[in-house]
Amino acid sequence: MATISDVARQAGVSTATVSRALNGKSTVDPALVKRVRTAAEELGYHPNGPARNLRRQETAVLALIISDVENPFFTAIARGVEDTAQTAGYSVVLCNSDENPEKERRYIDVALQERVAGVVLSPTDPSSSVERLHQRGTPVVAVDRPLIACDQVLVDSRLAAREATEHLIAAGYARIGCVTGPAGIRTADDRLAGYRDALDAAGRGPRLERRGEYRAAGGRQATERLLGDSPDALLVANSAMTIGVLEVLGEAGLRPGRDVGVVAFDDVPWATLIDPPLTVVRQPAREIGAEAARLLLARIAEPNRPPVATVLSARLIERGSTRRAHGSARTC
Amino acid sequence: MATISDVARQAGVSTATVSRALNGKSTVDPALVKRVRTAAEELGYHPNGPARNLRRQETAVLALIISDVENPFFTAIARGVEDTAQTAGYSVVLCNSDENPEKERRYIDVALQERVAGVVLSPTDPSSSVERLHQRGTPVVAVDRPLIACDQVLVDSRLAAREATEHLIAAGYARIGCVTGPAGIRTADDRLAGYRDALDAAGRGPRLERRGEYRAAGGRQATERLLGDSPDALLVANSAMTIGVLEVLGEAGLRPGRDVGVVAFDDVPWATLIDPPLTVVRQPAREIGAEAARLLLARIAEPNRPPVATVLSARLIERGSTRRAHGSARTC
DNA sequence: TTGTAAGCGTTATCAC
DNA sequence: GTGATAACGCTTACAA
Repeated sequence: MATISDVARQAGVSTATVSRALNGKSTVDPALVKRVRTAAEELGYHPNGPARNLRRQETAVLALIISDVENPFFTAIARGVEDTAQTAGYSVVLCNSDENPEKERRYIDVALQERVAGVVLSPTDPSSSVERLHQRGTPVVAVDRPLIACDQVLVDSRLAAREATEHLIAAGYARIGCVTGPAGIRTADDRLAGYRDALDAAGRGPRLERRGEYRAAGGRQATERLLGDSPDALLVANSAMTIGVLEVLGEAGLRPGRDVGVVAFDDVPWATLIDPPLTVVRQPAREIGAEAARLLLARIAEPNRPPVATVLSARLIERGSTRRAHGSARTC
Repeated sequence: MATISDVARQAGVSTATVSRALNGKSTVDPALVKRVRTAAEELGYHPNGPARNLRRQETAVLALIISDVENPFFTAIARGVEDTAQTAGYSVVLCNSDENPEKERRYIDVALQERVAGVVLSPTDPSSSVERLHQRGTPVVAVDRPLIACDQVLVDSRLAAREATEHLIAAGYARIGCVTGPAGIRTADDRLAGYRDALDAAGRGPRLERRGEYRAAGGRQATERLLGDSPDALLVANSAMTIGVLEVLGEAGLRPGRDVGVVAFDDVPWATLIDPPLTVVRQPAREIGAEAARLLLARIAEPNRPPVATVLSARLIERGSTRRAHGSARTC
């Protein structure tokens, strides 16, 4: 594989000139630049990244460590990060921590070893393995969940959950349940808190709460256990869980909207395909990613700026699954 | 940031010994190993990846370049690749080419520059930018779509499409349409070919075919144009398209299964949530990824083995959307 | 078993 | 404006 010296020889110049020419440095004779360019082309020269990174002590690579690649919310964040990073000349590599602190740690170590320029992270827990990143001075920004002493991009989940619950109350539901994620995952706790906020503010009860994993199976189990309390509406904190929730409801012969109101976090593409269409809380996922990338690039440029926390807001999208009276138009 | 020399000094040994100790090399005095370990610990030492890679002329990183991170089929492949790579001590970084040859090229260049150990790729076109990888001798395996002179893991899409179409014929549908992806994307062409195979074998017609992008919008447009031909069943080649297809059907007051039979590629999590549940062709996505990783690791170990093509098969899962007579039980 | 030193391919500093 | 040359931090012959 061709090295810079091969190119230099072929072009009849020194390696220093090749380097300068290829990196568009200030002052190189245009004629030489051309010669170097064609030589590089002919030899199929690709600069050796590790060597360059070693010398420069920096990389144009960002790491994005997310907790679930199979969750559309996180892949949308990925798109946002990527688009913004791309235009600034950075590549982004995606790592899947799978909601597993051990895997998260592994990937943080990889990021550390490879000396990436920065890390975007959706931390599995708030005191996650980031100290190692801090210690080394690698810029980090947290998304979706808070992280001590970091730039962060969050969504006001608690408020959104409160509004969603208030919407259910206003729609006339009386026994509203909440299906949320594991204790300790901040979004799960916040959404539960928002649910309680709404109930308390309205002087309503009872509190019907169940937790489960942020997966379809978690939603299933939580709902099965919740059904004994005969809820007439459900707030579901995560779209993967929603799948399990709707399955259980269907199996029990309960129809969303008619028998049980349902509002779920995250606006999945299939929300309008089910009957009745699903009322959801839409989070600006792509924008979260874009903002995280912006913050990260800003911190790379200026490592000592004070940490900033951006809080975006979610929006309730009302559809048929929370219209109590009528159910679907298509039903007879 | 601590270097190997810092650790050496702290432990009172040479850098060579540190290197050997930390890499678990054959013969180092256990006492020294311990001293080195604690020294490294105290200093928060992380070996410098670029330096190591430069010296070793290799990396324990695999690149996975997929055409759409937001497509569950590809993220499932990613999981498969990751799981297998992980256990072999490799990290995998995910890159999103977004079905865009230009982005694909960029990421291949990044992979080349960073000297990754190997690449798993779902190529946007069969003569994609892989020559550069071949030229440099970087192992590549193609997934989902063929690539000249490479290891590959494919699914017999054509056969699967044929079987799906035969299923529609057997169910009594007479005007079967096919909604597929852009010409040139192999899976799109294969699935269309399989559809034709079935029609021809049964001496049936007419051929009702429309292409669109592998996205919801592509499915929408194709279906809108197809509706003029009054199909009574549809084979849809991609799950993202399926969303658009079902939306259009719904807007036109046509109900899957009752008015129009629908069978779609890829078993999405929400397939059983719609009414009636969606008949699908399930591809073994995770297994595709796992096999691709195995092939890649094998080739890294033995660069000159002859290329192998693994062809996995897909499975038709019959659900309500292709039961002509009754439609959904829940409908009156 | 351990240390010394060369070299991986770049880029940056310094002369020219 | 261009060319030597010294790092960057690590691994690995080769010596001891």
